[in-house]
Amino acid sequence: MLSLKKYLTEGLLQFTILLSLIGVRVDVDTYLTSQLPPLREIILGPSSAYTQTQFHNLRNTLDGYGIHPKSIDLDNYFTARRLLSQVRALDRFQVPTTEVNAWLVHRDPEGSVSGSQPSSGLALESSSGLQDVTGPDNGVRESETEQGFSEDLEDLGAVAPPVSGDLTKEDIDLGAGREIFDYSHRQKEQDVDKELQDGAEQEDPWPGEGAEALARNLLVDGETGESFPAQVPGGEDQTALSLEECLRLLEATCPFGENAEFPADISSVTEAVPSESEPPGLQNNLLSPLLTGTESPFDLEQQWQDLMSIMEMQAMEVNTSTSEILYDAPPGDPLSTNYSLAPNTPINQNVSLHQASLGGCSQDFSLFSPEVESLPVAGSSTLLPLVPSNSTSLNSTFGSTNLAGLFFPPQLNGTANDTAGPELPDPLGGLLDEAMLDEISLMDLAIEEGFNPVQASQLEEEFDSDSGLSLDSSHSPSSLSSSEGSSSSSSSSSSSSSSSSSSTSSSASSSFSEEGAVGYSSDSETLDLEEAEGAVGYQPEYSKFCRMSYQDPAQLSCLPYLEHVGHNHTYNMAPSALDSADLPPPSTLKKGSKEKQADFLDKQMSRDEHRARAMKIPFTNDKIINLPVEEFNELLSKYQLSEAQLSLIRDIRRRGKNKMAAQNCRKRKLDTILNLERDVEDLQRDKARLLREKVEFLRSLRQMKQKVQSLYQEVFGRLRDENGRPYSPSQYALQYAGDGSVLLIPRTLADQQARRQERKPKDRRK
DNA sequence: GTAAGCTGTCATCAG
DNA sequence: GTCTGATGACAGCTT
Repeated sequence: MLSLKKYLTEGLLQFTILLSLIGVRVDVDTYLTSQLPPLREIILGPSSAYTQTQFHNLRNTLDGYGIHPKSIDLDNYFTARRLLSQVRALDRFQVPTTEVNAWLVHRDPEGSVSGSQPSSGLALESSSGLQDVTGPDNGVRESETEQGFSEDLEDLGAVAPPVSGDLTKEDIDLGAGREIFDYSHRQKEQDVDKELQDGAEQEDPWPGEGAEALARNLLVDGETGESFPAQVPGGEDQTALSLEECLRLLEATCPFGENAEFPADISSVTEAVPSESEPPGLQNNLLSPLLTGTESPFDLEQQWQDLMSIMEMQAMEVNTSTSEILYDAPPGDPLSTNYSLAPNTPINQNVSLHQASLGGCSQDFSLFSPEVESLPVAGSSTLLPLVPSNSTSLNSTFGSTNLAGLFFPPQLNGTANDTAGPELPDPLGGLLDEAMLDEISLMDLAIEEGFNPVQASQLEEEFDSDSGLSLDSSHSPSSLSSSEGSSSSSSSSSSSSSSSSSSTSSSASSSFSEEGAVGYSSDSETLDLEEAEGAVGYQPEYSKFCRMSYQDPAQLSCLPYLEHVGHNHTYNMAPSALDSADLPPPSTLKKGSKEKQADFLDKQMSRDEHRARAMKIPFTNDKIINLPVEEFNELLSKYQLSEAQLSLIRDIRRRGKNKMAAQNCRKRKLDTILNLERDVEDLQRDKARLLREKVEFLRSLRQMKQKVQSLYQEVFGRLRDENGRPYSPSQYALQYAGDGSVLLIPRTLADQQARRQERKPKDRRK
């Protein structure tokens, strides 16, 4: 039965660790950081608010350690850290909305605005916006110039020509069908998105115009001509700030120094990325052959669960305000509630509109902002709910943010287009969504900067080396000290005198300081001179919660309030049983703290101590308890003791041994819990680190993909048939051969090959 | 007055 | 068989 209980007790803890490892939310931190005193106190000990003074151990506190879980100073420390983090968080949110303004450019119909207005570097939306996007001052422009398309692109009018069967070079380069540029076509998408828009547009500062003009007003600054989103007060600004905050945090987290190259890459992507609204043919020709965008829902869910576990873990250490803003979402939707912005926020609406027309561009257009160019996913994360309304919540959440979706949004969205172009297996198919992973990075950043109770315990570890899962207390410092104390006690014990009348306040104090190590009844027998020789055995140093380092009596003497502290476990002792003769007169109590301590310690005599006195046991309880068996028997043989005395002595020894054993047992139990908690924390930290690394790899992979995509577009765009006309992307596609060569093959053939390659990974998964 | 925590003690088991 | 340590359970005490 006992083994079963032990098994259950330890099993629960181990099960907790396992659950945390497999991603199931088992957040010890939740209980540690939340206001749940029971478990927190089990593990970390009672908070200062709940802490009960160690009345049994006067010297239990302020033993020299800087921060103790029970210390009030620790609370102050946490408070200071929390406030500091909040202040920092406030500073982070003081972000201009420049980038966000650019997000709304795409809503401008016909691109009239972006074409005429000074480019903000983000006028991606308009039909010519793809070219306008890369303003002269933008690194993207440089990349386009390098590709030799910039001039042609700039020549595009603000209003896209109607759709024609023939694709122009610009169309190919843009990577989007002309339908995208058709206002009527995009107007439909806007209508859909308008449903998502709430009072943001209703609060349009330029009312009175038509819906179209309204949209323009939302996008164009009347003074500067710069495209910008409607400045709606209230939560919209907050959302915008939260978006930028997210971007900045991600930027800080991003380990890549890719800023220099990214704009160029992005420009390529902008050209290449197709839109959902594109006709299949146009879309296909722009689809990277490397990307399939097929991602099984199972993997997504699995990854989502992983993220849930880790993000929840980290979220608890993140500034609350930050998390609230980052994941501000209306209740009810589990996904959106936790990991996406509110769909009805203006930014989302705008972005959604943008994405509806140029989904691919929207994924990364945030990169055009110098401040956030290294943080593309952050922007994409905000696009989670922005996928066209015909997408499911889950699909929109994942699809729009998925890297594969960046190139192949249709396949991940409800508007998936079966006529996707030449595709290669998406190497990211089984990987986590980048948006979410970046959020992980964000959270990791917070967790790294933050401070949590576990870290506090780790601080303690620096002072308390008694760690590890080992239950062998004999290896602990305390045990060492105990053994040392025991040996010294046995060797130095001289049985100097009876403890009855020799106990004075000074002697008690001296013994108090000399012993240091604490053993059985050390708190109650210090009155005896011979007991001052060294209480031995167990050193009740509850490493984490109940440190009982009494080596510094000065500290105790400096803590007069401790005089009134103390359990009285002399349960069965009548007041008269206490040796009043040992007690100094009340008047002497005022002479000094030492005397007071002595008086207090007199009262702390244990029951067995009083019994021993009553039975006139000629040696101390310390000896009775701590002497080795041989010495103990030898000691007994030296005296003529009655049977009652012998029985009492044996009882004292037994109880004393058991008392120390119980203390050791409890100490081990607490240490075990602490170590398990520490292990869980370490494992969670490792998990978070691995996920961060995964995010980094994904970023790197995406960069490579973008480069490949850019090259693909460039090569394909330069191809000419025998008549000097460019090949239609709907009819031809480039295929990478195994030997590194690139072949121009019919689209149908490329599609077939792509499907074959797409099936292979699926089969492998099965 | 009650709940919770701490400590001592007992009983029991195992080495 | 004895001793010792470990541990669950309980009681007493204090806050």
